[in-house]
Amino acid sequence: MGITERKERQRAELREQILAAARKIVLDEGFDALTMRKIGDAIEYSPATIYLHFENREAIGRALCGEAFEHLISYMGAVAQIEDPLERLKGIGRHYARFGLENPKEYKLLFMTDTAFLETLFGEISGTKDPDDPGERAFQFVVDTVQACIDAGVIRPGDPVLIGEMAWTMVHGIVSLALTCRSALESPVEELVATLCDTFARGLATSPAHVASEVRSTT
Amino acid sequence: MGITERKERQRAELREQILAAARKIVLDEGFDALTMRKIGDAIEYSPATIYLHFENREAIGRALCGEAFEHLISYMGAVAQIEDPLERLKGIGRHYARFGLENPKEYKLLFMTDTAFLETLFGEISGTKDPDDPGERAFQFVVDTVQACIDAGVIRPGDPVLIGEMAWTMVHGIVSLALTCRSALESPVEELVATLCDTFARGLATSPAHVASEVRSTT
DNA sequence: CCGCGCTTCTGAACATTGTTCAGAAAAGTA
DNA sequence: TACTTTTCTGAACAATGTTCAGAAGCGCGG
Repeated sequence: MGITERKERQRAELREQILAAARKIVLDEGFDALTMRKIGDAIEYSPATIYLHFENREAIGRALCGEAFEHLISYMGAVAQIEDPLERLKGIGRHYARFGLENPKEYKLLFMTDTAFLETLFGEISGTKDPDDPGERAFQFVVDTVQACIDAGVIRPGDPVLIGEMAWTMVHGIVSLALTCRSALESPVEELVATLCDTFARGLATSPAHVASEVRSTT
Repeated sequence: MGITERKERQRAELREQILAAARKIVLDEGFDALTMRKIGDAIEYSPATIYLHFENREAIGRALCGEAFEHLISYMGAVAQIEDPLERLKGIGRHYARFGLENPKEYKLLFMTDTAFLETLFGEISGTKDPDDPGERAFQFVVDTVQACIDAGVIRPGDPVLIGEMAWTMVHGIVSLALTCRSALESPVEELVATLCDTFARGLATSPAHVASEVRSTT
C-alpha cells in the first residue's frame, strides 16, 4: 500500500507549497500583506483549500514564526565559539541586532506582532514556562553566558535572568524602533548597538579597569 | 454675523465628538479595533460624515497620537525639577516606562504602530529634522540632561545624542516587549526598568564610586 | 412667507478581507 | 462498473475603509 504514503507525501508537499508562497509574501511585503487569496493564486488552488492544511491565517503565521526563529538562532552560530564570556555576551547582542536589521519582516513577525506569536516561542500554557520551548532554550543560552561572566568574575554577581532580560530588551529596543521609524534615530544603528552593548557591559563590570580599554569612545 | 461663528463652533464640536468617540475606542480596545462604523454609531452620524472632518482613519490616529504624546509629556513634569542631572536622567527613563505600562494602548499607538505615526512626531519631511517637532523637542530634553551630566562630570564625555538615543531605545525595549508579550519576561517589569537604568548610568559614569552606592543589587 | 443656493449629511455601493460549507470532482476500492 | 472516500471549489457571509450621487437642512434675498 504505497498509495497512502504517496498521498501523505502529496499532502505534505502542498502544505510546503502553501508555506513557501506565504513565506515569499511575508518576506516581500510583510505579514499584513499576507492574504489567503494571494496564497491561493500563488499555489493555483482555491483559497478554501488552504484551510485543509492550516487552521487559519494565524496558524500560517505561527509556522513561519518557527522558521524565522530558526533563522535567528542561525545568526548565533558564530558567537557560541567565543571563549571570553563577556565578549560572547556582547556578540549575542550584536548578532541579534544584525538579524533584526537584515531581516526586518521576519523580526517584526517574531517580536512585533500584536497577535503575540511570541507566545508560540514562550509557552504561556497554564502560566508555567516550559524550559523546552525554543524561545526559552535560546534565552537560556543568554542566561548561561551571563552566569559564565559572573563565574569568571568579570561582572558583579546578580540574578542572571534579570541581567539577561535587560540585555535582550535593550537590544530589542534599538531594533524595534529602527524598524518602526528609522528616521527617528539620528545615530547610525550599528553604532547604537555596539555602544550600548559596551556601556551595558561596563555597567555590569566588577571593576571598570577590565573593560575600560575596550569601551568605544562615544564621541 | 454670529452665524458663521456658530457653524464653525458646531463643526469643531462634531470634530471633537468624533475624536472623543475614537479616543474611547482606542483606549478601550486598541487602534486596530477602531472602526469608522463604530465611531458613526457612537456619535449617531453616518460613517460617511466622519470623512468631512478627517481625511481617513489614519488621520484620526494621527490626531490621537498628538494627544497621547501630550499625555506622555505630562508624565515628565515631576522629573524636570530633579536637580541632580544623573537622577533626572534615570527619572526620565522610569517615568517614560511608567507611562507606557500604565497606558499601553496609547503607547502602542505612538511607538508600536507600523503606519509610522512616529513620523508625525519626528518630521521626516524632506529628510531634514525640524527641531520644533514635538518629538524632537521632547528628545532634546533628554539630550540636555545628558549634557548636564557630562558638564557635571558624573558621566564620561561623549555624544549626548547617541547617549540619549541609547537611553530611549533601551527603555522602549522593555516597555514594548512587556506590552507585546508580558509573559515572555520573567522579571518584574519595574525592577527591569530600575536596574537597567542604574546599570546604564553606571556604565556611563566617570568613576564607579559615584554611583556604586546607588546601584540596586541585582540579586 | 417663499424659493433659491449652499452646506451638511446619508444610503447604497464597491472592493477587499478571513472564513465556512454544501456539493462537485477526482481518486481509490470492490 | 458501482460505491466510498478524499480532495477541492464556488458561492456566500459578515466585516472592513472609502466614495459619491443625491437627499435633507439651513440661511439669505426677496
